[in-house]
Amino acid sequence: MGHEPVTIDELLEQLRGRGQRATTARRAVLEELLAAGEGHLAAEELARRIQTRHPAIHLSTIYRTLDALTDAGIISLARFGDQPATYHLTTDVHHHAVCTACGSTLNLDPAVFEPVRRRLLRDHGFHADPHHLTIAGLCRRCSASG
Amino acid sequence: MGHEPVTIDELLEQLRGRGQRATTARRAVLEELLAAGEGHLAAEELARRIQTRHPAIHLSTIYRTLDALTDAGIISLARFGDQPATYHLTTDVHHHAVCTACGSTLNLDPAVFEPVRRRLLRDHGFHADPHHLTIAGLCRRCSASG
DNA sequence: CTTGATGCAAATGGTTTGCATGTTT
DNA sequence: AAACATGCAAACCATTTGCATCAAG
Repeated sequence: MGHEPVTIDELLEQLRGRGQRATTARRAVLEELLAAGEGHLAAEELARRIQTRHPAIHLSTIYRTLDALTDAGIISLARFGDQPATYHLTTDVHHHAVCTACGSTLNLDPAVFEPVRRRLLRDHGFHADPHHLTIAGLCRRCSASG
Repeated sequence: MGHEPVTIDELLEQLRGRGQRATTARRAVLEELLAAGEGHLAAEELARRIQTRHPAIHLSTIYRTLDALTDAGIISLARFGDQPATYHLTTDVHHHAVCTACGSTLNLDPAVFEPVRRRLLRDHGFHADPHHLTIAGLCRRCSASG
């Protein structure tokens, strides 16, 4: 479901296909996102992690890298509430349920949304992007304690 | 005339119930959001419209008002892409499909999401908020021209 | 060697906040 | 009168950008 087998080199190759370059910074960003698995990382957190190994890589470079990778469709942006933008590999297809109380997130089986996706297409001609769906609400724990 | 679903005065009464006050600014914000119908308004746009009638109302007051109304559950926040936060009346229940190319939005029948909502509850104990769902994708026009 | 990528610092833009003052209850 | 709300200006913070330098192809 979620993960197809992808290597960093394959992803960097995609970038080269668009006339862009495979640099240390870009490799590092992809490595961290791959290591994060289903997690979502914001630019600052990504920078913090990367800088333990590559102290020279600047935060602004992370931002530019995230832009480039997003434009290439290699990574996807997910926004939770008014927190900073987070990113994950596009190959990691899933949807998000975010608890508005504690901020925890749940990753959902994409199949659940198939009926919705089909209906959007049929009724409105709208092509839903399969990677960007977010539902807000209360997780089990917070709705119990609230 | 049937039963109006909400009046401004009822909404302001809700605020008073929380120990807060019914002021010109708050009334003006609610008036604009009501007038906007299904539209979503950002703080700046809201300020622009309100200031034609109440030039003294400051943008920072709009922000504080939006916070207060959101905390009271009277209005809801919807974020589209990396554009500024937008708000709409909570009573206006609908979901959003947003075109990532042209920014146009589509309001969707909440019934479409019922199966998803039920499944989230049953499988994950997650109580989905019915007002905050956003799907990204390409609208009919942009997917045709793209 | 050519062009894209980076580091740095400075700018941006939406949003928040401290404080003195005005308004609602 | 007591709290809350507001205007204003300044602070904030995530993100972007101009420019000189560096590195990938």
